[in-house]
Amino acid sequence: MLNGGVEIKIKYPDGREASGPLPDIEGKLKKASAIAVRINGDLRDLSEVKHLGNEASLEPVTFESGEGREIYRHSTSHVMAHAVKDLFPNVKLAIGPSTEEGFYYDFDLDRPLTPEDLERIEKKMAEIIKENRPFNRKTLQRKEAIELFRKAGEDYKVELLKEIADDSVSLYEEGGFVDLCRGPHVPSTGTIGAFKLLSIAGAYWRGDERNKMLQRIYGTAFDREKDLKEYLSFLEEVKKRDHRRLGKELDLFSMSDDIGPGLILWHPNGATIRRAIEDFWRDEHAKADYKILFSPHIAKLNLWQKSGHWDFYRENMYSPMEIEGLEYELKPMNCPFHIQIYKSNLRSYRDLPIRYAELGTVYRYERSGVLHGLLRVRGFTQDDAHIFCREDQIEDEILSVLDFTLFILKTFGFSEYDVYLSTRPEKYVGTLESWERSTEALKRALEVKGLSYSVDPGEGVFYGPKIDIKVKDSLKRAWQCSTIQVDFNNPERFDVSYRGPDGKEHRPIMIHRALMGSLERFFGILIEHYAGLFPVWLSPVQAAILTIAERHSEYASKVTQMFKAAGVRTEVNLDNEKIGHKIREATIRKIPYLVIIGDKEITEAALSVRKQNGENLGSMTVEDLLGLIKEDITLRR
RNA sequence: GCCGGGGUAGCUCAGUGGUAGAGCAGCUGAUUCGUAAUCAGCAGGUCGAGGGUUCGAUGCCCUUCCCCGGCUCCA
Repeated sequence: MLNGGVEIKIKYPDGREASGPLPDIEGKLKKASAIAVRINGDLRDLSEVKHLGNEASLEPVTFESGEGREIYRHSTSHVMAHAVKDLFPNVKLAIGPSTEEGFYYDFDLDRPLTPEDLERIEKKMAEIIKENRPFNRKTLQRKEAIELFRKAGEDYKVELLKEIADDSVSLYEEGGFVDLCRGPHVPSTGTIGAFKLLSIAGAYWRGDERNKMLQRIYGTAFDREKDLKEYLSFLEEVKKRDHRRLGKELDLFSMSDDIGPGLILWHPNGATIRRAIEDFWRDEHAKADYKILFSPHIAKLNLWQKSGHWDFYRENMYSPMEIEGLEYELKPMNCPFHIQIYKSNLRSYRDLPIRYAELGTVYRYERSGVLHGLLRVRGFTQDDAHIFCREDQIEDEILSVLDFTLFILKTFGFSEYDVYLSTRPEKYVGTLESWERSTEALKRALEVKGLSYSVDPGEGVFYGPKIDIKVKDSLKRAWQCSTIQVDFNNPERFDVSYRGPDGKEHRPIMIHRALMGSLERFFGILIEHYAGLFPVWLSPVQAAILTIAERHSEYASKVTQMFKAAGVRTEVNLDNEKIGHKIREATIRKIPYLVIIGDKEITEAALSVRKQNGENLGSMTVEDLLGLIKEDITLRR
């Protein structure tokens, strides 16, 4: 068939359209810097356009689009595998997909990779890219493919092929390197502009810990050097904000080998911030009609058997301890305690909803390899609450919890979220019907609030479905904090009831919720979110008073006392040091307000004020500055 | 838990089969100074812990604890 006569329509991402014969269209695709193309809606290699025999509509796919980036990076992972295969002929290839930020490829190698290997691989990749070999697609029978890879000793590919349902499969070849792949790919290796290999890590074949541990190389690729540089400096920024590093620098918290992994020591600075958060939390909960509780850290094993934790949550619980012949457990959750408090009295339908809240410290066993600073620990304090309500109150309660959550999060500068609805997991308690009902209740509430969400199938807790809210921090990274869980099961297990208007006993519903999640994790997130530069209301030290010379000490001490009396967390630096030194020190400690006192201030009965960021507020009175700081505190900024 | 890397002064890090060094911080003294580091001196380490090899180990080997990057799992 003569391609020249076929009319082809092209549609640009911005909505513009054009049409024409094939050669024209190929030119247009090139001009649009397409790396692949959608033909009648399907993602294809650019080279497929040549073979179009019929009318078709095309859409250029560029690096700018999500799928374009995926193709681009996936192709880069092929080039990396090619390079590794060249350098390590004995390598067995596993899989090499693109990820949100880049790509990886898993290899089975007979020796561990080193950072020097990464450099060699990068060099090799650069050569392959320079050669600009075309990516060629081949299809063949699955059986043939299995034979081909078997001969090549590519056991992992054979395993993958055996599980593919289709009879025919596609392979991609570039510069003699062949890989099983669905495609599409960029037209040729030379398309790849800027790439970088980032790290080496272990990864189980198919993510299953019973399988062999492979070596994974992570990398990323961009079509412009500038964007790669930008991404790398983003990684630098992430490193700078690392809460473990800032935690040490700002003396916020630590962990001790002598105490044990995953157990946090809150230093005075960290504890001050925590207290500010807790005070805020308590005040707001009181306003929102929550009753605040305290409960013990251990309880009889029996309780946990009754609650189902022992059956469904044991792998996260510590071994029981024996006390006078009875076994006790460190608590992994607070709910059974709150239930006991509810049950300590007869409840009427008029009492509901009853909202119990507790900053409850729980202990969960986490495998040693997963611990991570404050973000993953073994002992942590949840900002937990349990709402006991009638079934007809569920939706309203969930709605008000959602509002409350968003309000709390917003106070910390989180205003973007990803919302997930997690449904019934494999291990669960309760009836299918109650799962159905509670899932529906959560869904309805999300819809009423107009929050867009995605469903996380099977990710619910064993006793009920949940809504999880992930906040986006100032670097747009998503962190799991809030969780709202409906529970029809625990009230059943503990025979929780209330007296209805009919004089009979009814079963309330429980809603478990945590807004910040855990104080430890939330604190870790906040440190990174603020890059250690806490807003004034949270800052461990809100004002530093710095003197020019020793003769200013007396006045400075007096001012300090006034600040402290006004409730401002203040430190005074009377050291025999130059003012530049004191400013530098206070700035590094990220103290928001720096107050300078010298001869001039004393004669004028004033203060010179400088902010952490170097901004000079000039001269003002003690009252003026206290006013400013107190306004920051009240407005939580 | 698994794979890989690592643990040296309070912190950041250098170093070697012959029992350790820098910068910052600390202390002392001099200096009394105006918006991100004044100068000098001093002190500071069972080189993560235990065992082994060796005439001799911080270094080599084994075990163990902890940390880091991931996998898996999760607040």
